[in-house]
Amino acid sequence: MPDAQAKPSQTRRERLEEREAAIVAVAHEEFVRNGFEGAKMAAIAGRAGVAEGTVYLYFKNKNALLLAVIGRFYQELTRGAEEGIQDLDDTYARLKFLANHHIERCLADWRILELMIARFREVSQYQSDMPYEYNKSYVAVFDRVVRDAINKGELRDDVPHWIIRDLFFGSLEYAMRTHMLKNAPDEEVRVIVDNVIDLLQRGVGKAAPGQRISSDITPVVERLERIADRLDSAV
Amino acid sequence: MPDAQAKPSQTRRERLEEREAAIVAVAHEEFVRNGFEGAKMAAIAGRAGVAEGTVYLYFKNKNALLLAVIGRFYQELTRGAEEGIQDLDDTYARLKFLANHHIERCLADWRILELMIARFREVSQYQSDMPYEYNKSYVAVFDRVVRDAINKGELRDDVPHWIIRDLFFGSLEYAMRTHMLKNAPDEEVRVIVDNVIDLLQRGVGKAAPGQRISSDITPVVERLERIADRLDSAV
DNA sequence: GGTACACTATGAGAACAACTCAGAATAACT
DNA sequence: AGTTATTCTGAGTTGTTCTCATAGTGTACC
Repeated sequence: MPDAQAKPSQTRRERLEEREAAIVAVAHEEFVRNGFEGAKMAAIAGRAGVAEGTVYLYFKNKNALLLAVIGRFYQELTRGAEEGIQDLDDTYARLKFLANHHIERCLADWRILELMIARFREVSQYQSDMPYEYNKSYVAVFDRVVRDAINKGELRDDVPHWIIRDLFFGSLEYAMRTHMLKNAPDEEVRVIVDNVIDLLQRGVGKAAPGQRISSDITPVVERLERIADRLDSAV
Repeated sequence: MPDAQAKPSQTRRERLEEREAAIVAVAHEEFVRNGFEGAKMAAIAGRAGVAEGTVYLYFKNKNALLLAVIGRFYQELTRGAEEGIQDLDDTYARLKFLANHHIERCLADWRILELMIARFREVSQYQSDMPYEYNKSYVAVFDRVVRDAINKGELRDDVPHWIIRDLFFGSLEYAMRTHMLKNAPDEEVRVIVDNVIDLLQRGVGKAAPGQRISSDITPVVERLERIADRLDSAV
């Protein structure tokens, strides 16, 4: 029973790709429903209409199958981010879009994200795994926005790039987890985005000259203190 | 061969606890060396000097064993945090200590932290697992510091508590991962802490009314005024 | 001091799931 | 139609967690 309805107008390669896509799609569902260990290869094969051994012709092992699912997720995520910022000029509008897009996509596929975090974040093997590459191209979108902003003088250039990046994505990830734990309504996403962007702006945003803040006044304070010292000892 | 050298002055309960501790200690090493799946129950039992079945008298399953290891880690982490802030009054000194302590402990037991992230962060079952409780008491230390700071008017009260918390721990976790990936030297921890605290200060720090900044100018002004008074009365 | 009893330990093997592989089926090409 | 290359199959192998019937050990009571 070869099944797979060899549709007339299909080349062999097309059939293979269709089958691969079918397996990935079923795997996605099973992983979401049952987690990594709970998803059985037998069930995936069965629901995809192939024998168990066949799955192993397409994917080396269960891990590789999960990787394929995650790869699909990342591709959409990156594409969405790139397209979204194209129409935006303002730095904070861009960052806001990225935060919003990130949260929405991640919450929509939350279970997959959890699986990625669970299985592909060990530092020791991270760099050799494919999610590292996926993540690199995704993060590159954010990095470009930040670099532009620094060049335009809108963000401080005395904070290491990677700190800004970790601040952004770290805060968002934790906020997302809190959001899920609280089972909060979708509207709350705006609260998260607004707050994180606001904090980013206050934290690494550079005030326009003439309205200088924080670090710029410190020397003045120190100078006043030296003056006070002299007056103190004089009087 | 009952072994376990029934030392004369040991009550039965003591021997059990010692044995449990031995199993946990070996498990810790094995998990660190080989990861969760790589650590075999047979190896753990063997190295702890008990039969495989015996381990299951002390821990329901492999998961519970990892949980015990993580529990030990969290207890030390929480204790260290609580003791550390006792001697500190200043809000930012406290936060700085907490950040530093968090990073140092987590980096020291990084592999265990990874395993916790990998296996006990699924939102769906998180609340029923013990790490949730551990984490709750740990985070409570931070929360108290923040609440105090808000009451003292040193932090803004218009940012939700949980956002501040997620900002803090999220940024730190991501920065730690970057740190590990870069294989950065220990000194870099200071860079992380300084930057994150600085960003927190700028982001949620409250400037005294009429003054948008964080480094406080008021004391100097008051001091100068007192000097001016003395000069006035002297002349 | 001996005997009953509850507690603790053991390790062979049951259960289970990922993965393999020799052989069957199918498509492609001549 | 025949030949070859490709794809598929599923019963079986392997490896690991966890169980459980049996055996051992310390404690308490007579």
